[in-house]
Amino acid sequence: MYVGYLLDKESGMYHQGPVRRSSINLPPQNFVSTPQYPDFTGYHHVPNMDTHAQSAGSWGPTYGAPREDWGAYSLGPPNTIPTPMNNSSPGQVPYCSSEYTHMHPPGSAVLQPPPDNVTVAQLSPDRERRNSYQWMSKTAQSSSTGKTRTKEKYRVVYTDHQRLELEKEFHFNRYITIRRKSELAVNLGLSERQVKIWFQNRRAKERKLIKKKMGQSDGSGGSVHSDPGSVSPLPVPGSLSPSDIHGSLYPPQGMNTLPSIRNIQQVTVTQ
DNA sequence: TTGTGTTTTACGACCTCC
DNA sequence: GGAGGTCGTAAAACACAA
Repeated sequence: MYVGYLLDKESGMYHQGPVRRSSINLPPQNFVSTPQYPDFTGYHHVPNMDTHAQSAGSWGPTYGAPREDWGAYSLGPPNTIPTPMNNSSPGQVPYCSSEYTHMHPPGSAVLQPPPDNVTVAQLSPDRERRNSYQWMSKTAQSSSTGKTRTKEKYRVVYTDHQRLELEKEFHFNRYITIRRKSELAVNLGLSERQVKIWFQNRRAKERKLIKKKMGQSDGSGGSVHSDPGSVSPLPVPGSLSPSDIHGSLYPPQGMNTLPSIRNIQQVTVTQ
């Protein structure tokens, strides 16, 4: 899956360095373990979380294999945190970038957390990845304290749990709805502004990655579009079918398409 | 230990749309 | 005018080689 891809590819991102905080050690405001999204009518939680998406068929092949150390990020049962991945509300548009298919060949696996009794080391013995459990024993430091550039501290470091949940949401929807933003903010102990900015930064990051990838593919002479595993950075205006637009979730024609996204959000909210 | 490069938050400028 | 988009950038946090 994509989160897994991130956790893997961008190992640094989730390397559990000295200051990485475990959600287990989260300050109370950072983690809400109570039933989440109780009023999120568009979201029907499926027990096996992150089958993400109505079916493993759309999730697994699209996003590839699950992260082998997925369990390291779970809070006990891997499905404690419902996500909107299986949200099928009309306003929720699944992200179907093929980039991640490329990263994880289709059919490689269905998203499932590893068995609880399997350690990270066992699952990924060949990686230099640090023991994902080490950071769990670290004393939690205050994060998400709301410090901003204009305040005492320039920025905070989000907890792994926060980032994981955000990544999962991004994985499913690259443009978060107003409602989901609000819910995530509450559930993760972040402000809606933080969630919004996180998504903005995350999209920027992805564009950067895609751009980088395209730059690399240029040298090989291969077209990005010819590679089923790669993603088109920006669809050609007018060449998109509605399904293309919904599938890619890119604002196809620059900001001119934002209204449609907003409309989608409004539809979702008002339902 | 330190220098350096990368990644992650956060913001401002500017844009479009309602 | 407000909300949210991209783009560019600052600076903290982090990884890693020397």
